[in-house]
Amino acid sequence: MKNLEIAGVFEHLADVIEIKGGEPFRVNAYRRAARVLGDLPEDVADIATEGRLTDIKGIGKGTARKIEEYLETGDVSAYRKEMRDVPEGLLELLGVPGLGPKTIGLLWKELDVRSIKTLRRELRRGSIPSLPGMGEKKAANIAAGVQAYLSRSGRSTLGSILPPATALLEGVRALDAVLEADLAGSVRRGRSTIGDIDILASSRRPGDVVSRFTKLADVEEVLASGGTKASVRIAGSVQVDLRVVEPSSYGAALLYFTGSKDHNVHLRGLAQSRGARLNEYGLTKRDRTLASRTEEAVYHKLGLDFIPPELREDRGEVEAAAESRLPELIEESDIRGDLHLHTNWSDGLSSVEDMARAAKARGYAYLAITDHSRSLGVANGLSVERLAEQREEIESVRRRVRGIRILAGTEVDILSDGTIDFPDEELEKLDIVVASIHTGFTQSEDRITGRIVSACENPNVDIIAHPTGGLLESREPYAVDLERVMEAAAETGTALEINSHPDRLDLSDVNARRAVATGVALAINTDSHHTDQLGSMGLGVVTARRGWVGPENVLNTLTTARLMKRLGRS
DNA sequence: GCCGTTTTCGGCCCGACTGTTTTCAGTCG
Repeated sequence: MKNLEIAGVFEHLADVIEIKGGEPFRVNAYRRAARVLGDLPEDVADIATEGRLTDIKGIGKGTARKIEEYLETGDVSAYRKEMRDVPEGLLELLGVPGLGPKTIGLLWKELDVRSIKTLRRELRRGSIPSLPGMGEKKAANIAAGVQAYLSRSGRSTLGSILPPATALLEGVRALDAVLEADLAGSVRRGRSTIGDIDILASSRRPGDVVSRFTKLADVEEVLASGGTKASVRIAGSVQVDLRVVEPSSYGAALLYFTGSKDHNVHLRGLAQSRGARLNEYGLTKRDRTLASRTEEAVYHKLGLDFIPPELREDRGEVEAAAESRLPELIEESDIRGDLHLHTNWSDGLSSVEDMARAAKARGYAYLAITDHSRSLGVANGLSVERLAEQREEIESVRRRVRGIRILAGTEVDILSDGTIDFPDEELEKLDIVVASIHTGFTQSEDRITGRIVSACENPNVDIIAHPTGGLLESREPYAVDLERVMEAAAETGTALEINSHPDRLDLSDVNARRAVATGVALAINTDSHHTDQLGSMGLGVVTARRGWVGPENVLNTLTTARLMKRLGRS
């Protein structure tokens, strides 16, 4: 699937036009096209073949032609033409905080800056302050930006950012001038990776709140601080933005500060078409405020149903809200059990009994013990004999821990040659079988896809775990044709997992949405290796919500009886 | 370059903060 590749070309095209000082609306159009392509749940090549490219909002005739050109030749001549006189390294400079297209264009033309390297040269020479519109402070700012860029650690995972974000939110809520405060931005939308933490607060004395915020113990560096907002850096070099508004505009501000940017732009366009204006202070029409206190009121006055934060990505949610056809999203309370858990029989740290008691304490009706299979030596995978012994232990724990159904299962390896690590007669003895890939990551797309498809076709396999094998910010997924996998899963009734482990969140939001659209059932599991990790279920649920997933799409929302029936065991 | 329950041409989201300026441009979200 070339969607992301082509999106990258348009992103670069937008960058280069921007640096050259081209028409901003053209830049925007290419950026939008890039984003839309990146979010597309279908293979763009298929859409092109069917001549439906211009049906996609944001893709017009010009962009469609360029997409077709790329699919045919692997190149876009317009992009090549724009890049002819532009040094490649110049585009990278857009990643430097505080450095935008205008400044980059200026540095390029006046000082022949063409990369991070030549920029640092000019910073050392001290030639930047003498340029028009520049000064000592700007030069120092750029130098700091270059440092931050070179030492950047990429985005943080949602799971790693939630604890410090929540702690900081509590710190803000504890300030006496603060009336209300909430997390906003991509944290509130539940994106799997986070660039920075956004916090909104309401107060009648915004200036006080801002100045006290910048003095909180967690704050390591103040990047900017004004009368209503501040940016700081906390430990781990995570940036935190605080915005403070009057209580009367809290809803409009929360909406604005939650984003996404594209969602906001869409809403503002909608407001405009109704002769109104939307900003962080409210929805207004001819100086009259129509709504501002709550998000619900703003959506309502725009003629929309309330849109949950997880859906606010401009992926069709505004149109759906206008026609009252937003899906009813799954909630964590819908989850009745966890179907992928490890114990100290393989590479987990907790016992079967501890896991059962912890799951029961969470109010679950069932849990599945699914330790690794024999070939996964590094994880102390179970032999056929030990698997049988484990079933005996599970039987004895069932007698001690009542009120929760303990399923005996396995996370069986789909081996490199495509076979399943346990013979069918062993799998048949189990209540549930989770299958997954842990080896042969570098195989061709065709082979890996074939391995997973054949696992789906095994009638004993109930769930495919972490279907793409990716780790957020650290390991690319293996090459897999998810379209073929989803078709096989739909046909065979095999569920695909949304793995809630903080480093995985696999399937992703977009892929979960594709799965639902293809008629595939999902399972949201934690893959816990310790009782402490059962709580990451919330991350998987948020990811599912971002994928427009409802409770009816998820296996482990079923009652115990229905689940057992569905698994073909009773 | 894209788009259309006001439009096939004329629009295209909006405001805070900073630093360079004597009223604004650039950047960011």
